[in-house]
This record gives sequence, C-alpha cells and structure tokens, in this order.
Amino acid sequence: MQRKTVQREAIQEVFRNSEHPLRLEDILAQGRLLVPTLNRATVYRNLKLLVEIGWLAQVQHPSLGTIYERADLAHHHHFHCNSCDRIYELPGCVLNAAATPEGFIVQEHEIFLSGLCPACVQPAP
Amino acid sequence: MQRKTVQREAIQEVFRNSEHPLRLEDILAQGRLLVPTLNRATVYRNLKLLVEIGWLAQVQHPSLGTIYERADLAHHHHFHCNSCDRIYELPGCVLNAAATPEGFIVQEHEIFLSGLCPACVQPAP
DNA sequence: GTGCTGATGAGATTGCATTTGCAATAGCAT
DNA sequence: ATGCTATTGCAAATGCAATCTCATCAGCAC
Repeated sequence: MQRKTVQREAIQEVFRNSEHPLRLEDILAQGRLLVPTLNRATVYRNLKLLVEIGWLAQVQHPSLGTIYERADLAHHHHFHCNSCDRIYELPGCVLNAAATPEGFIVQEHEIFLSGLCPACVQPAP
Repeated sequence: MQRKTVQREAIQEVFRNSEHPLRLEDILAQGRLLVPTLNRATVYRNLKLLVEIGWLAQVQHPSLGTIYERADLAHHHHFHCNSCDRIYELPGCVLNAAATPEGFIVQEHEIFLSGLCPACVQPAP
C-alpha cells in the first residue's frame, strides 16, 4: 500500500503554502527548503501519483510548459506575469458564452493571459 | 540573396490552400503532395524564415504543440476537434473584457477551445 | 552556358523534459 | 525489534522536437 513519506508530505506542503500554480523547478526548489535531499525524479514520481489520485491537476501552459495546481480549485484561468514570471490563478471565467462558435460543441477550454501583475505595475509616487 | 525554391513555394501553397492552422506533420504531408522529396529539415528552415519575414505566425498550442498559421489573419482563437483532430480558427474574440482581472495589465492572451466540430457532430437522420 | 552561392536532403546531433533501473533507505504492520 | 516492500536518490536512459553538418543540387546574375 501507499506509504507516507517526508518527501511527498513536503511536496504537498509546498502546494498548501502556495497561492500559485507551480512548475517543476518551483516545486523542487521550495520542496528542498523542507527536505534538502529532495530529488527531481522523486518530485516527478510524486506529482504523477498526486495527479492520479486527483489531488493535483496538470496543465499545459503554452509558454511555460507543464504546470501543476491543486485539483480542488474552482474553475479559473491563468495569468503569467511577464515581469516577475509568476503564474496567477484568476477566479471565474473570462469566456464570453455568447461568442462561442455556432455549430461547435465546446468540451474544454483553456485561457492564458499574460502581462503585468499588480505587484509589477509601478505605483505612482 | 534569397532565392525562390519549389520547396518554399510548396509550403506557402499549402498554407494558401488551407483554412486551418497546421502542425509540422501536416505541412510536411501536404507539401509532399507537391514536392515528394520535401524534407523535414527544409520545412523547419522555411517555417522559421516565413515567420521571420512575417508571413507566418507561430502559436504554441497546449495540447498540440507548435502550430503555424498565416500572419495576416484578424484576431482570432483556436478550436481543436477531439474527434477529427483538425484545428479551426474562430473569428473574433470570446474574451469577456468585463471579466478581466482587477489590477492586472493584460498584454497578450491565448484561448484554446476543444470539443467537436460541426462536421463531427452527428446530424439527426 | 558558366560560376557563384543559397538551399536542399539525409542523417546525425542537440537540448530538454521526463522516465527508468537499481541499490540503498525508510514506512509500517507484525 | 524485524521483515516486507514501497520509496528514494542517483545516474543513465528515453522520447521527441528542433537544429546542425555537409555533400550535392539548383536559382539566378552574368
């Protein structure tokens, strides 16, 4: 049966502490703060497992590659900041239902925005 | 200087004859109908060149990888049919401006829909 | 037609994300 | 504490898209 390991716990903890979807390198770096010997292969193995059991969801981002996020999130989309490189989850859906195409049946959709996040927009002095 | 070659002409012809964005394999297969010896490396070289001169645009699709389309198209998004595997260009923008996030500056956006295209939706008998 | 050189074809090569093999380690039921 | 075996770390191996090498071919100016 499946065992509880400090490595897997660390990976889950990283997600619990993060408000952002994460790339493999993010997970590895933050996980190593908890378990310094944490290995890349171990992260891949656990991500795969966590996706299989439905705890994580895997998303293919067009410019960032594979990203991971908690599977229990409400419907949302992703914003990538071109300045600080963070990924944000945008609650709700910016898809305009009225504009969905005639004759097509939409089963899934992905929306990726990019630009500047509030933290990177210079506030006026 | 740059020469006119049957290979490059064939690749451009494939795009002129297509209403869909194309993957490398599509371009290669359709191009070989015009120039049977057409080589994968040649296609890559010409795609790169056509993107550089602004004749083609390159798009990263989250599930299909790199796709190419004419650069002179109006703003649009992409629909991937899960049944016939074709990619469609959807005129207009289904992005709901009212729902764009507070405090974020959106510089680019990509919307990918998938589902069933009209040709794959069974018509009632 | 000739010569220069940009372009091609074929295969080898790279770069990168992800996976795998295996010996060593560590959960956990007993 | 002991034994079974899932899990880990490490390095090597994969898979794949994209790129490069280089000998040969083919535009095109002359």
